[in-house]
Amino acid sequence: MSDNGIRVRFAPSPTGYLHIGGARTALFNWLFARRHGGRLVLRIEDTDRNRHIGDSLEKIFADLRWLGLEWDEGPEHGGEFGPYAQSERLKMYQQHLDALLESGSAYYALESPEQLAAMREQAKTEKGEFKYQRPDPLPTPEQGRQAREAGEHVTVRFKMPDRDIVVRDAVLGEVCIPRAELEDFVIQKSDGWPTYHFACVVDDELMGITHVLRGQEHLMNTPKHVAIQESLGFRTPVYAHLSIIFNPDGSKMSKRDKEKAAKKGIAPPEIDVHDFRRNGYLPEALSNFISLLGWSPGEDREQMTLEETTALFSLDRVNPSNAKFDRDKLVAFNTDWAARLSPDRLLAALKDFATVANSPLTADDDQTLAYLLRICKGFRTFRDIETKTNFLFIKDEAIEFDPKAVKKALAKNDGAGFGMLERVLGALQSAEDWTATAMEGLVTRFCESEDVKLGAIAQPLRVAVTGTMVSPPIYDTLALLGRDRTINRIKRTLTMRESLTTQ
RNA sequence: GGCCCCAUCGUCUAGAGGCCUAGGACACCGGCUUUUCAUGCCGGCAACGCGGGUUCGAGUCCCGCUGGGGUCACCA
Repeated sequence: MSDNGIRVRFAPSPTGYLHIGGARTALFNWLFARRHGGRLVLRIEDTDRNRHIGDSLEKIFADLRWLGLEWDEGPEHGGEFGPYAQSERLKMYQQHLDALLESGSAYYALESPEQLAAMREQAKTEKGEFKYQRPDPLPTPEQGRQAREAGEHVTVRFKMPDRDIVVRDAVLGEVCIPRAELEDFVIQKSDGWPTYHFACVVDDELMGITHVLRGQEHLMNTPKHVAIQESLGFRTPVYAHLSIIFNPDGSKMSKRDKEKAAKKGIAPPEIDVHDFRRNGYLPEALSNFISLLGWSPGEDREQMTLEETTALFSLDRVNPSNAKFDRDKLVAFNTDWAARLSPDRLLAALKDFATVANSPLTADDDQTLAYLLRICKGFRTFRDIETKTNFLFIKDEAIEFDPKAVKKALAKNDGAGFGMLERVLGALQSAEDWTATAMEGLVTRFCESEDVKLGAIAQPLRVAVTGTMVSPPIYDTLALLGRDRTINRIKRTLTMRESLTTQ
């Protein structure tokens, strides 16, 4: 794989965490670059200072890396096409803007935001559609500069050529946008900063970007970009507009869903990559899953490492229709990955989870974590492990009993379960060893002497020490808890028999 | 609403005119395994939106309709 001149970019705005849709775009760019021996540039689109959120960049970088998507050029990597934040490239934009102004391809526009809003409002009440009409005569450059000096709202608009624009797209084919739909748009805001359209086009050219893979929501921006490229004499990169990812109900996966859920007091849906990370998903599973949204290698292949995906990736297998994000399927992927990954890799991932999720699981206790991983085999996400082993991290007195569990395992049949506990207590107190193996021996012997099945004692024990019917295998559960806490909890359960039975 | 994009099981998709009585995966349903939960294993249900063409032959090509989506900012 040699450098063949292919250059792609991922260009996030520092407005918060990395959105799952953005991650898919980043992934496709990364895959494309890797597949063809090209380079992935990370560029920061920060031309809107109002929307800038403090530590977004650190978060975005971290989550990209968590997914395994390292970039070749950009922040923290450097490169010969920098700087890689648009806020540091103002001079370059100005230079090209001047060229446009000079050649007459752009002009100063004097309408204030209020005036424009009023015009739109009026258009709405009348015919409907508002299209910016090029002033005639055009304000002269001199007028523009003077008005700007006087502190008025002055923008620079690009003169849209008087013809239809054809966009050639690698996944959509040729898309023709009629002239009537196009208008002279702002390329420089009144604060002197470039708009997205202008900065993006200048940067793509200056950074040698050959292929632009981005969301389909950008499709209607593309004629603008193509027009600027033509009038500046830039090459037009190959565009590939990716389909959009929705919630299963067809709504957008927006950060607002999280706020809404929070208000309702229900679990917030995962929207940002960080949400998935914090909820115990593996990056291997997430990247695998989103790679299959809008792309497929064919031949019924699904479970793939990033390396395997890279080898198979191609733009002509990218599929133009929108996709819905099915969390159930993601969970299934995660389950499979969890079962396949090496213990070492799993341990590292679990530690990341423990840290990021603020979990009771102690991120620095490798030995315990590795043990938990072993006894929780079959888990779907790390959250499952957390839930299942939560009994370990709370005080004996804090154990809360699930009424259903109590009824089923303890109270049923005149408190048969309580009886079991009373009888097994002595054996436990006098146990010589307190390992899982020892527990197994002890419980097996107890079953034989009582002539009961394992479940008859395992379930009461489980409920007594965890309060629930869900825990790791009972021997490991007891071993992990230790003698004192186990006995303590059984005694406490026995003491509470009355209140538990009547509740 | 104008313009643009899209259209195979509930969902993600395979299918590039005959290999399709449409395949896989998830979900769902049923069964088995199991000390709980989960995992695992086996089986089942389930789709070419509609109407016209083209063709000996259409899920595959064309047109229309319908439906879904995107976009119409001094946001990106």
